[in-house]
Amino acid sequence: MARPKEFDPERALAKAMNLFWSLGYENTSLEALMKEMGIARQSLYDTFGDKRALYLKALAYYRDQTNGQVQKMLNEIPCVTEGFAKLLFGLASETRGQHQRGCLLLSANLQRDPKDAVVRDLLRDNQSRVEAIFLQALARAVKQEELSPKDDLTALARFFVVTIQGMRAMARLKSDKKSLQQVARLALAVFNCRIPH
Amino acid sequence: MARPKEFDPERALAKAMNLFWSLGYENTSLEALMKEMGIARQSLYDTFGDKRALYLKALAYYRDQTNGQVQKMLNEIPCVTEGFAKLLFGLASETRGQHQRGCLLLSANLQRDPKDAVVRDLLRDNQSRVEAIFLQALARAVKQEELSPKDDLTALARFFVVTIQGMRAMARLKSDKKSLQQVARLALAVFNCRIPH
DNA sequence: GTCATTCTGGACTATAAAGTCTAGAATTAC
DNA sequence: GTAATTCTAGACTTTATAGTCCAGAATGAC
Repeated sequence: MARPKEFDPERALAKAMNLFWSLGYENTSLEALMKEMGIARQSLYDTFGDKRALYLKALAYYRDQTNGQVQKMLNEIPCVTEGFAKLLFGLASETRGQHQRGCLLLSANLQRDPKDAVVRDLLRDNQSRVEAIFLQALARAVKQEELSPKDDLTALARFFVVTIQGMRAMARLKSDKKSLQQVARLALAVFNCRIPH
Repeated sequence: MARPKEFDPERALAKAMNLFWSLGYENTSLEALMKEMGIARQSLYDTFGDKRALYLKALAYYRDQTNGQVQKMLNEIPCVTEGFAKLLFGLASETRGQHQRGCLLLSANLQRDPKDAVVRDLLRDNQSRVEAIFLQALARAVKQEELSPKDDLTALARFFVVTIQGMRAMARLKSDKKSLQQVARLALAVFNCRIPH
């Protein structure tokens, strides 16, 4: 070993992630990344590879961070349906400042070249993970008799994935807290009614 | 007047729109646009201005086309709630081939520079229009006693906007018809239950 | 025919951005 | 001190692509 790194790669990655999140891949220049991350060009290339590699690392980091938080919250909260409520109303409150950025992975999906299989696979994998987290929570809800065993948990999990994506997209356009709360309230109504076939 | 245009500007615009829709703004090169639209560089610049102007025209065209279709369908169908069902299940079926492109305006929102006020305003305006169309349909639903006068129509309209955006985002990632149908079915359940406060 | 306009096709320019390279200073282990 | 590594700072190259320009042919109104 010789001279150690002077910056924390994880913090730098988090900074990069935030910039990609705010601006999108194309609108984020290396110049801006260097400035935001507080490191020079060379360090960036040495540590993370090229811009695309950094972007992929940022996507993975985002995925792990957000999924970790959600999973933790859903595991710890006693009432599962309340957990989902917290999730959705949380989204509705995250409207100020930084948070009207939608979802980094959602953006990544929509701005990616359709032929870009690497990003596509990362995103699909993420969707599976989120669905799995939701499914696990919903299974506990059945066990705790919050939900009926007759409910289609897979469908519910997917419904929430879709709702969250939609809310985040809307939040990026119009950070109107009240509208988002209304939407959250309606979405949560799926817990309280029989689903028609 | 001298020599008239040999191509139909609207058809050309539709072609351009489709390409932007599939690839996104940044991934769509002038080269590709010229080829897809079937016209030469000069004609393109003469008729539409620069790339960005063409893009904005494409966004507006998309908005008018899709909103027109939706409004027409919702006006013509006797049962309004059935109209919404048709809308959502329609999205679920549009998974093959061309249609796994999500929503052009949604993509535009997520890939735009946050400082880009022109696109932002166009998108906000569109959201208002869609909400208005939905609201109008829902008002008719109340008049026809499909819905109760106590229902919060504005909230319902927004809920469907969000759901549709979410479904389209999901469709772009994973064109799984069955999943989308499940989501549609759950979303439509909001018509059949009292909403908690 | 003349004039105005549009067409094609390609050459050309301008620009922005990614990525590479260089040189020298700083830091740590030995 | 020496060797290994990382740092900064900036010059440089490369590449992609948007945008401009030009020449000549085609078309239609008059």
